[in-house]
Amino acid sequence: MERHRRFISAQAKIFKALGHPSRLLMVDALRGGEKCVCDLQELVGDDMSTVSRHLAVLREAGVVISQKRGVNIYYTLSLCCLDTFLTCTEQMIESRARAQLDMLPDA
Amino acid sequence: MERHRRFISAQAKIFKALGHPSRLLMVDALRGGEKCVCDLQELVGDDMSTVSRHLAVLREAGVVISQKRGVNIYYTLSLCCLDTFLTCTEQMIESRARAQLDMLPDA
DNA sequence: CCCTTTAATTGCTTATTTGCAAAAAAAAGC
DNA sequence: GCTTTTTTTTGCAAATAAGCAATTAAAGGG
Repeated sequence: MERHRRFISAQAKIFKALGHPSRLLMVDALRGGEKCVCDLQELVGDDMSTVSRHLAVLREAGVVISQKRGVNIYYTLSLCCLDTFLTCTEQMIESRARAQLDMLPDA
Repeated sequence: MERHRRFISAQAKIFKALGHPSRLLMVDALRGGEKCVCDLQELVGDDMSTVSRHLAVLREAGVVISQKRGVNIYYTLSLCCLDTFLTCTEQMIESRARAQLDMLPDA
């Protein structure tokens, strides 16, 4: 029972890490393969310190792993099962948007 | 491009909703079928107003739907693809816990 | 060695979230 | 029409998260 709660907490930590637009954008980009921090920084457009902190959150949740090579640090997705879920939620959001147009956050 | 960002934001909202232990615990319970608010309140043990607010977050993210029947309001999971992902992250967390015992939050 | 580049950390401010308590809604039963 | 039961909403106070700027770290390249 208590064991279950700890599992739930660890899982919640993963969800929480993914629950921020900038972080999810980076994670989504990593589906296409590893990227260095500079790439990710360019992608989200935030201050480098902000990006770095977001990456730390993802790292601590176990969503990504980092690896230093040469001058850069490369990030890779380490959450194998994410791809299916992301594809699925994408489709779901799309179909909901069709059903009721106010589902998508307004532009 | 901008369309993509909006998708990401909508997805992030789902993740964010799932990114809290109490909310995830309730969602996990709903995998076994619908539950009334009172059941969920007993499950998480928080104040009823707190539970209600958590449920509102899940509702607004489109994770659950509610339905009034008789005296109670019943909540149902409306995020079809969640089950596979939860099972997968469970297994992942378990294997990580075996690999390095400090992965799980300490008891 | 110093200098440059890349990334992480720290300090600090602002914004958001959480959670309880109290009040308001909504519906059912008497 | 009250009263009771179930759930939501509102009003705060405390805890967390976000984001920029400045500093520190690490690792190559002259």
